[in-house]
Amino acid sequence: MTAQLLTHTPGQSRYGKLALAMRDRILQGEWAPGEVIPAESALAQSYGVALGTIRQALALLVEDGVLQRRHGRGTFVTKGVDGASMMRFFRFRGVDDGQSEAPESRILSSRMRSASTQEVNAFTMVKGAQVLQLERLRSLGNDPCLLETIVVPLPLFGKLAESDSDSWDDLLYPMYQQRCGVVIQKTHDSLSFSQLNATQAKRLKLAPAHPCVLVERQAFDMAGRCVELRTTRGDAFSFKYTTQLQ
Amino acid sequence: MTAQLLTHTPGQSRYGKLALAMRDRILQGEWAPGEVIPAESALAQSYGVALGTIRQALALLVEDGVLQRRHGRGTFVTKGVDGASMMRFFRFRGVDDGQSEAPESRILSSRMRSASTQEVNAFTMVKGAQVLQLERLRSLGNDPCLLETIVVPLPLFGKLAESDSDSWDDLLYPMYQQRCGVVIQKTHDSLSFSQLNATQAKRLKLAPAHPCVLVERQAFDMAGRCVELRTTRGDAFSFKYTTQLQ
DNA sequence: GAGTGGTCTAGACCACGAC
DNA sequence: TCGTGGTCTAGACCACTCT
Repeated sequence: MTAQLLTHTPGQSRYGKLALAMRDRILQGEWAPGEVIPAESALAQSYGVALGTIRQALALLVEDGVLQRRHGRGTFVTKGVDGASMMRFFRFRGVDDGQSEAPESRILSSRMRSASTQEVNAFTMVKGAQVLQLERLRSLGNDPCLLETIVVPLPLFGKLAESDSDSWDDLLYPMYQQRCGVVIQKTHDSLSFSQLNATQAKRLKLAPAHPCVLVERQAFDMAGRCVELRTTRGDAFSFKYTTQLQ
Repeated sequence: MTAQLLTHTPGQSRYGKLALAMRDRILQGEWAPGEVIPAESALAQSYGVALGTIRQALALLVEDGVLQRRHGRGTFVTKGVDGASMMRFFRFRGVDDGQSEAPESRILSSRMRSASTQEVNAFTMVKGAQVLQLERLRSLGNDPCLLETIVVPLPLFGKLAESDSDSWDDLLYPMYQQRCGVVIQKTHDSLSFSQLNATQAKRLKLAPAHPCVLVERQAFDMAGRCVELRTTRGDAFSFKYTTQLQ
């Protein structure tokens, strides 16, 4: 394999191949999330390449978010995104006031059902496979602010379906990792505008047809598979998001 | 100066100082937007450093968006953002249908006035300085879709205040560069939701109090100075924005 | 073919963090 | 004090672009 990495292949750099090889070692679990990987010098020696080449390979994985480097300490496998908080799209009362920033979380319902066509495609499942669907309400103090519908594929998240939702953590992604071994690595969020229906409005303590922001998220694990679909609704007038170009 | 770059200064790498030095040459106009800069080897020789060190310095400026590298051709000073189109926040009819994607632009009004406190701060002007304020309507076909209020500081944009707005281009940023020598390098956009007032609604052919997206933009030149404040309003139901985390 | 940036090597020394 | 990543050097050769 090492020999393979050293042969010249047009259109593919050596450090590119090294990055893929090291990525595999992470996906295979040889290097686990949160752990250190061998030192640059050790990697260079074991792969039989120069230090600079290993550094370029590591740089790719760092840019990819798979690795993190800490001067004097070592190179670590990323633990995955924590909250990837939906709160970043909003500005609710109390958040900026330096008050308690931790939103509470309440599971309203939890049920198993057959996957829709969209879900079958997103999760690359077979037709008729099962998913777990959750309804969750997030609140700041006594004010409900976000209403979420969360769908995860079922063989993978079986541990969650079995357990009591009262024992769940407020942050789902770290819990996915602990209970199901799923590390959330990336998310894609699509934002649009809509209006609340009657039941949604009631849960958010707003009027029916109140304007809301709709966040449709796909969350991906380290292998790049989509492992969660989430729909979040919040008061449009609390929406605040900033972005910069270039 | 070159000697200065070679002395060891704790807390500042040599390539960092080189990057600042080269950035200055761009800001001073020695290397103009769109032009090639000297080859890596020439730079390394003239600064008296190794090739790898120059490459690290260039990498910083590339990451910063000031330079662009093209294999086999050379390293170029960025021309600046073109449209930085507000359309990226929306999904209007006709845009996805593969029809004409170029929105038309019409200046509704143009006037000079004293800067507000907010504008004085943003533009770092003296109190009572003058600004140019424009109202602009962007349309797709016959459908008005975005209403903009644009404010620029006046000594700098004097050429614009003098000329007839009928002769203006649809894209403002390239025109800023041609007529006023201002290159837009970065933008900060802040998104929120609001409702249209009567006159805004009339111009967008929507009902008063219709929900709208509010985009508040600050645009910066290559030196990092804020040189434009822009407020854009569009139909909330046409809002569509995607982002990814990690 | 000449000139550019891209890849790679094999060293050296520095700065940071933990023991 | 030791091991880590960060900086820097002085070369070599490859791949792309233009003429």
